[in-house]
Amino acid sequence: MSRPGACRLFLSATFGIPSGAELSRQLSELATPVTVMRGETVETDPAAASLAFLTGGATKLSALAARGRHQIVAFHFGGDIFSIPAEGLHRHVITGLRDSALFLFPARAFYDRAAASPRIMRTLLERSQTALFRCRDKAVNLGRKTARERVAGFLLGMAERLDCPDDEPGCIKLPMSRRDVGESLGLTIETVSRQITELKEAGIIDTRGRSCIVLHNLDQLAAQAGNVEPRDAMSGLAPAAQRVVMVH
Amino acid sequence: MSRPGACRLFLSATFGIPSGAELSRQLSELATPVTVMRGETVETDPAAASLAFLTGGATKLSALAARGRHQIVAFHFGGDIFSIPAEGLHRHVITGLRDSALFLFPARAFYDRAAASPRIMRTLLERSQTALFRCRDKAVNLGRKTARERVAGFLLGMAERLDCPDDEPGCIKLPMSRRDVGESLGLTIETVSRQITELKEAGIIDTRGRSCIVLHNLDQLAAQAGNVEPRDAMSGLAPAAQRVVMVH
DNA sequence: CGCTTACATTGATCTTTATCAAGGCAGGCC
DNA sequence: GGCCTGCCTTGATAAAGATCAATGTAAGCG
Repeated sequence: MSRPGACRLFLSATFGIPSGAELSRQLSELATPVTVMRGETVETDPAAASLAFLTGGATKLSALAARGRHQIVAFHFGGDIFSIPAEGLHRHVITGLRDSALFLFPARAFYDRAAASPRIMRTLLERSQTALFRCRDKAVNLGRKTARERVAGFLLGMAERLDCPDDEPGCIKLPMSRRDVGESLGLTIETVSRQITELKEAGIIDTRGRSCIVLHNLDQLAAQAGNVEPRDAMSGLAPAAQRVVMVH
Repeated sequence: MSRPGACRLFLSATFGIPSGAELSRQLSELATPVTVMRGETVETDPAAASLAFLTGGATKLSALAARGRHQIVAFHFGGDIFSIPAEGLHRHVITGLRDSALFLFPARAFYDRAAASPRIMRTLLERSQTALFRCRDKAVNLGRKTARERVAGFLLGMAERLDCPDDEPGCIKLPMSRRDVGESLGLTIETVSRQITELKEAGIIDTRGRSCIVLHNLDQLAAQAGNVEPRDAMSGLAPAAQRVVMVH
């Protein structure tokens, strides 16, 4: 199939617009198809935000700070739509965890044309909000959690997004290296490794080879993640909300 | 002026829809007006995401983790639109830094009705992206920056969003306490205080009373913030992008 | 105007995680 | 199948920031 054809198919599957529609043609005109091989890094136009549609594979989006420091800001898998910030405080680059294929769009132009379709705008808005909520959880993890909590939370999050391929229940195959996990969690590779070892010694997880992790007990793992406790347990605890405003 | 009238005026000013329009009426029907006094905390419906329009004042949005830990996820000032996540991994609450007024909407219903207006959807999408980009910068700060860098970056960011009221150039009046700064930066109040003292001793900033800070030298402050270095300096440095894909 | 109180600063010590340095092991390749 | 390379694990030490404790000070109020 031709590249533009593939793009229109993806647009159709994601937004539900017929791939023969004029809008589909207009949008696919803006697409730059890119393949990113495993380990290969790609940078988009630094002057303007880009929109990326990942059709297949897995990628990481990282931000670069001074002194060569990297912070992975998000992982993406096939079907994901995500935006890449224009040059702000940090440069952002995309790197393939596996061989991946994506379409890149200039965000502004895409929005200009997509504005005609409430359905597309709605989808984009919802995906953007999901990314924002994920990023806020990440901020809590990075700002307030211990190494143990971060690693446990990471494994739980990946278990949700990745499906365990074989018959073994609770087994996930991490597509990223320990280094990537560390760069996502604001930890060093050594600290990640030590935490995994300790979780293994506690019988909560197990490892199969280098990249497979078996989650024996999701409840115990969640208890290690340090997320907020159930509502009623909070009542007398923190100086939380003095008032609950029910919207709707 | 009546409350619904105020809401429609705000909708008009923000989205450019005439305040007499039917859509304006429909949207303002969904609004719950709330005033949050300084220090008062409000929680929205935990079952669904909310949309907040801050008409005046200043608020913080914080996430709660286990063991009473708080992470401030964003500060908001008059005119800001922001969304409050539904119950996910962490509870989110709004607290007034000053006496503040806002309108709360059930996000889903708001989007359903706003979908009719490309202009509103476009604005919402853009604000959401801005929030996301800010949050990503925050993630880099929390995950990869030293205390010094975080504090310097915070002051720069606030200098951009706050206007210095009096004639003194570079003077900003922080509406939040040291505790809030710490909870935003993932640091303790003591560490924040020490960093401010050191920046003061270096002659880069000065303090006027408890809440006013004079930024003498923005360049020096930016140098302390550890953001990404200028493009050309990077060329031989990090294993950054091997390929630059120019979109558009 | 002085008292009061909450907030901010400063100092001493401790904990966590980073850093530095060796090994060990899995998986790819000849 | 054995070698080889790169990734992972483990150990020892160091540094950054947290914690604990005390003092200082700005701003609000009687």
